Amino acid sequence: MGIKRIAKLANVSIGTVDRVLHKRSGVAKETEKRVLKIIEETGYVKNTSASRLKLASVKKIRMAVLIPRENNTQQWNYWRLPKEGILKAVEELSEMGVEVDFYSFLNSTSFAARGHEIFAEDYDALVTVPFFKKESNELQQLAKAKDIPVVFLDTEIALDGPANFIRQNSHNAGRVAGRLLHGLVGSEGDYFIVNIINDKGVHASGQQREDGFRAFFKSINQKVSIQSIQHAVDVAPVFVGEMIEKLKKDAPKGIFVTNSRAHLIPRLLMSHDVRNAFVVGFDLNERNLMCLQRDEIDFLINQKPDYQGYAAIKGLFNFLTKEDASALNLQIPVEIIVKENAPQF
Amino acid sequence: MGIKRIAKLANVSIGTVDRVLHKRSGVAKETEKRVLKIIEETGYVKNTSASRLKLASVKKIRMAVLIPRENNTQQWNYWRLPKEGILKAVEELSEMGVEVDFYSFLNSTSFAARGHEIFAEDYDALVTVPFFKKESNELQQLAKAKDIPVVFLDTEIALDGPANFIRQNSHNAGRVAGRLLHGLVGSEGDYFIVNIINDKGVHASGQQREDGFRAFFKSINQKVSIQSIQHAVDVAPVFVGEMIEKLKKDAPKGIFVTNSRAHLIPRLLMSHDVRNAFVVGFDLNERNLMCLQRDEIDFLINQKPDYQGYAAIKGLFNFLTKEDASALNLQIPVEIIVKENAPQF
DNA sequence: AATTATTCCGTTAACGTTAACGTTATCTAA
DNA sequence: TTAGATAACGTTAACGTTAACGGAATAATT
Repeated sequence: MGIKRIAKLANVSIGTVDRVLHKRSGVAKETEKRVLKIIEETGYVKNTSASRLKLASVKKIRMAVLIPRENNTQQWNYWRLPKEGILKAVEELSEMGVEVDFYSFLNSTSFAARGHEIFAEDYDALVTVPFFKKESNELQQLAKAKDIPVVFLDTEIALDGPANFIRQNSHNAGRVAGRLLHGLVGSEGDYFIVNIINDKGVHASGQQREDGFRAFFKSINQKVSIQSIQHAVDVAPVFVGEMIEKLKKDAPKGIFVTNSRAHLIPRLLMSHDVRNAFVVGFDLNERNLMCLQRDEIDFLINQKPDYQGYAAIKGLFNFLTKEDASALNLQIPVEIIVKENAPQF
Repeated sequence: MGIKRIAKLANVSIGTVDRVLHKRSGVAKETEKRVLKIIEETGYVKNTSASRLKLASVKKIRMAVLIPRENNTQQWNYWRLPKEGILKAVEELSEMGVEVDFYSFLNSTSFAARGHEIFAEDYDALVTVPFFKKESNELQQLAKAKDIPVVFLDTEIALDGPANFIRQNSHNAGRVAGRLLHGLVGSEGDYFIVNIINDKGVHASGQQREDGFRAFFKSINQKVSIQSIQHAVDVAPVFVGEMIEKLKKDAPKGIFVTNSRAHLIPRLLMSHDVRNAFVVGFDLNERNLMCLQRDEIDFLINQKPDYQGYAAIKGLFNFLTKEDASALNLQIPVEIIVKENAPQF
């Protein structure tokens, strides 16, 4: 038994124990000490199910989720994945009285606007994405002032103060990519980094992945040729100038695409009649997986976006109900996918 | 609201609804139909927390776990990992009144003996390992007769009837290993499969991993030289005869260790002054991870034994409380580990 | 001195589910 | 006919936690 046993041992009623546990007023200092001592000694832990059973109907836990709008123009919606993870977590926690509302943004302006709307309502927690540094810092400040926990997903970016992040270490992911490509290409080949620039907000992860990639080669003391290509989104990357020359050489080539569009590369390689090239990219979208099946992409790196969403909700729930903040900051492992361990769809 | 609303809509008391939900006697066929119809229409789902809140003190859920004894002689205990996962799940479910007892075995005889002891008690579920085909089949039969769900972890083996497995597909893991080694070695090298034979019970997974490895090279239409080495446990493997010759050749070499002892290989290679050899093995034990850090092992494949244990307990709980069997059969993904994404310890 | 606040604490009704226990009404056997 | 059996259903206390409510004792104010 829980609170009842504590009450008996402390010679008080369960009401008083409850007051102590919730730090509410109306308890004499002496009594509080006595109760706290017994709570300590017995190692009492609150039964969250019982607590939520009562509160599920009276005091719901409301969370807001602010993520980019799903664009229907493209067949692959990255942001549907964290959403699915979130919905799975909410389903599991629905009998505990947990609800979420989804908000979406298109740019930094609407991000800030939705953020303020969210804080106008009284949510208990917020899950979002640190796409825009300035606006994310503002949001974090607002949340801190209102004592509302925020979890930032997906994007690797440094904010001013302390904050909760559930995401992959992009630098590390880049190093893994370096390891994988180097294994295939060796020290005698040419390396290319294809960095597709996003118009809406800097995708800082791209730069970090590139840094990590280069750091890997430093770590093994290999001086290889690594060339970066910046390219605008929504246009297939092109190889220009001396790159074409290098691509036409016999030496093996390694191409590291720092975002989810590695699937654009194989066609390009074929049009330049490049063979002996290896490709590593990010994210398990259909096109990438197709290329993997056709041996046109060699490795994909997954950042488990669905799990990120799932973990954020679960972590926030544990924080709000058990003041256990241990799951609010997670490093998502760098998952390596090849044809043989790829999920079938 | 749940049962109460159903009762009101069906013009019966909550007691009757409860009887219908639990298929207990004492309900007229007419009434039962009416209640079932409303349950269907409203999409009622039972509040498991509330249910377990009541039952946690009256009707505990008791699970038995039967896994190999941890051998203290070796510094690395594989079986501690599923155990840790199990304990984590039990902690999460303790407020739901879930308890587990651990049993351990040394050989097929003690496996069968412990199994019978377990079925003499009245456990609600069993988690074990299908090490021994005959005895595992007997256990499964016993469980079926008593209507007690069993989950088999870890080992890839086929049982006679249908059964629940949470484990990695070893054949697939072998194919992944083939892909990884081939990427490093290429078609011009020699491949070796080191298969360490366990005295206590056939470790069927080893053979399947080997088959998968060979199947990979078939799938890419590459005829490469692959040589198998069988070796007894607790003795460092030795290379004999023509292998030594091949090892001394300049061609790159790929070594696939089908179990967790890949860490034995590097020393051996050094003693034969073999360079240009790549090693892939299984499991994240300290020695393997050390070799990974030293670039003596190139890839490790993880089968997440801790997660297997965790998932088994959670899956059984969901089956027993929500008759949701969806998590009793899981394919553990083939996790690829390199130096850069290895867990630090 | 009488009234009003304030402090401190106990009591209690819920939350949704379960199962034992009661209570009818109908039916069977003496 | 009546006692006893049975079928069908309602009532209720409990699980652990929460928070509103109320009450007694003391302190502060008129």
